[in-house]
Amino acid sequence: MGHTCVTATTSDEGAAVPVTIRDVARASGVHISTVSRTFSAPHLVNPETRVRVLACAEDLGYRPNRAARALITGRTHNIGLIIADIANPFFPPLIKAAESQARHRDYHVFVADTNEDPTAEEELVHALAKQVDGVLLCSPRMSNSLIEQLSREVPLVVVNRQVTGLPCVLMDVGQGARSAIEHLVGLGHRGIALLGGPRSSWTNREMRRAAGAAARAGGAELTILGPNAPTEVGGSAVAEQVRRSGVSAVLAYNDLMAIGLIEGLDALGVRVPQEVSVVGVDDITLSRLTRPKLTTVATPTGAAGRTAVDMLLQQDIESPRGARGSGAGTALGVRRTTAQVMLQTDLVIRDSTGPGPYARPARPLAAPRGPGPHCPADPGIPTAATGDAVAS
Amino acid sequence: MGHTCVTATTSDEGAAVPVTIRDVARASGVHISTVSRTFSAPHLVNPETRVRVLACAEDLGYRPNRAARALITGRTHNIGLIIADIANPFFPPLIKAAESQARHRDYHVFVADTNEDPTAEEELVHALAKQVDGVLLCSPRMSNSLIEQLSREVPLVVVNRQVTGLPCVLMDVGQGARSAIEHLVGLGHRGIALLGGPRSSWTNREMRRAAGAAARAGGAELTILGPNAPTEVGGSAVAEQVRRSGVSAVLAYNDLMAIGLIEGLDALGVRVPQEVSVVGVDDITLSRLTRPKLTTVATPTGAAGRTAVDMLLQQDIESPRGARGSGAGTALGVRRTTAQVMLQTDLVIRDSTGPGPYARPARPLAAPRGPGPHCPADPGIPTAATGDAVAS
DNA sequence: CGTGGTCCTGCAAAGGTTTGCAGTGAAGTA
DNA sequence: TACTTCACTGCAAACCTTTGCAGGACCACG
Repeated sequence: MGHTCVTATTSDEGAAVPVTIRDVARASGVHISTVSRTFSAPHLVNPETRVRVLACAEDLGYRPNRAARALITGRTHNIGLIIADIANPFFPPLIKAAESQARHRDYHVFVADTNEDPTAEEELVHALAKQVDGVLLCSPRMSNSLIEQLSREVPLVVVNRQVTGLPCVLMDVGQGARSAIEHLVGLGHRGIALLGGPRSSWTNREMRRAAGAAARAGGAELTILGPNAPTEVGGSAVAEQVRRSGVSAVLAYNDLMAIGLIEGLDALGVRVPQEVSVVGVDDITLSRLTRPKLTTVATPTGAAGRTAVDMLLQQDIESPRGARGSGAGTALGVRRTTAQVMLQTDLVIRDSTGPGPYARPARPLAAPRGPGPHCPADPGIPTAATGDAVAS
Repeated sequence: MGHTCVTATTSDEGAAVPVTIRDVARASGVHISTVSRTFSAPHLVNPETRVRVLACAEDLGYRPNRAARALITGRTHNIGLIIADIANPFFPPLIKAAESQARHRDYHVFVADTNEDPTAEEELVHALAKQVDGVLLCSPRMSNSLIEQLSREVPLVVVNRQVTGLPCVLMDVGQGARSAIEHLVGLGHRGIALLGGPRSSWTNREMRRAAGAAARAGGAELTILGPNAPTEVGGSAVAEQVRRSGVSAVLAYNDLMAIGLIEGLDALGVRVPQEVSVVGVDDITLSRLTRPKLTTVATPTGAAGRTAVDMLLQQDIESPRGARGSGAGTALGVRRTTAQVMLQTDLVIRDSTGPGPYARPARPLAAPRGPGPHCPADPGIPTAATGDAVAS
């Protein structure tokens, strides 16, 4: 990690003269309010004046100070996006989808990474609170009660966590886990391990619940290993434990762990899927690139990002904070409609799962291929604010 | 992607009473300035008063409005981080390093993704300008002149691009490319292709230059293929072209492309490294997980993030924008010291490179293993602001 | 010529905070 | 006692913008 300083110079150009609305007003010989209107309500100002002001602004390189504007309008046109671990490939598609959706509504997205640290999460919400119009909390690690408390400070939408009273975007990992277990049982596995993720993860709890039930129903025994760090090293670290446990199949909390586990098993000389089958969750792009290609539960990450932004903007537009008529203010009587949306998941069968010890030898390849067993019809996209529950 | 709306309720709690410094002042029976001081200069207020104010603030759930504070102090304690493509695993380590470094200095980092779009880059700089104290521009795709122009709006540090007059953090990809080519030549390859990256990438130009020179010096012929998208699909898309070109080795713009290429070649029945050797650049974690494991030029991503933050904060602290004594202001006469730091790279040899057609059969395994041929001693970390060029 | 209307612009307050300056009371000193 | 010093607190301006209100110019109509 050596490094070399190539050049170092000192210069005095470019030290940012902050040009304000007042400078533009002076330059174009009008009042500041006219300048302001030129930008925020152009139809209210004489076309002639407008072009003059615009020219001066251009000349001086004027840019409205968004912080000052936000102070008075109460809207920043920014969205905060708090992410547990930006290095997890699960998130980028979500981030990109959220960004593109936000851009269409003329919003910018600021992403912050918490390193799976609940304290950092809380601090970031505070830091973002007054600089954004709302925050998307993705896979939070803090407590529900803290989330509820923070939601009084800034509009919140929660992704991958169920918090009553708050708008949530959830992925049906319960169904995903069920499909995965059923797939494994169908392949002839009876001893199955579940590699748990972070203790405070909603997804983790949901998976345990559903996987346990599915295993019981299928006559298999489910061993729970964990909690673990939801990363490759978290996965490879339990390889030895998996081998000792004697199971023939594993469902991992996410793809990263699954891939790490496969690596770890490989190092121990355990072959996948011949000796142990492995299923992940998320269907990150990486899952198609490793060998063997990973069987996994695909989660609709992009849709989650889009939906979350929609929900945030919807609730946000209804109740602009910092309403002009202050005093006792709009506090009471503002009704907020909070919807919870559940997104479906799909089992994607690739090469990391194979027949288990109880497979019927006649047709070992008759295992269900293609999308998972449960594929209810798409009920269409209900707008989050309608308030009507859509059955399916 | 079907989804289901589980619940939808409306409630009236929690609609955020914005509690201001004035409320706290009223509650604790002091002037707002005292409340302000309680937070920003505690030693100036009577301990008794202080605890009372703090208690009231706690009670009411008061949080200083950072936007308002920034308006007057001119400092937000935020750093913007603009990234070409957040889905590229090259960036997360950089982001994390920048974040942790920033956190130590009591700064927050807001990340924004541009999707490799120069227009989005510019817009984001504007959007961030007044909400952060400085911006890290990582692998920018816009023109140098535009970058210089934007740097008058907000302090900028550029990563992976050389812009005269601006602080830059560079990785010595030139040396990396040279090492890679020498490695390939040493293995007996004489027909080598370079998979180019984005046209406007500084790294790309640097690699072409250095790789060309190294190939000439080694008596090999370098074919340039590109530009291409710096992603897996960008890499797999040129697999056919690579095969037709008849080269026996390829140096790719980055690991993602290298991995994609290997995938693509695999699909065409071309084996790596038996028929074609492939080298990437970046050493993303993924490179260790694919089969074959990727030979690649490791770039010091974390160090880059840390260094960039240091340089930004250093230049930033010297000249706090929005200085109180306004008027004609501090504009002229402020000297800014701009350093350019070059970080070294290392060739990491793994399994995607092997002997080429001109290999001496006697000792095909005598190829240089371990760190690349050029490893100058680490000159230590020069502080970016010393202004003294450090030779090496 | 008076009235009403439209269009444009200026005035000033507001938003939440920081901070230089001045004022208060008490303690310390001569 | 009178004067200085000190610790603390209040006052008000400032940061940059938006926006309700009102005033002025101009036109058309009766």
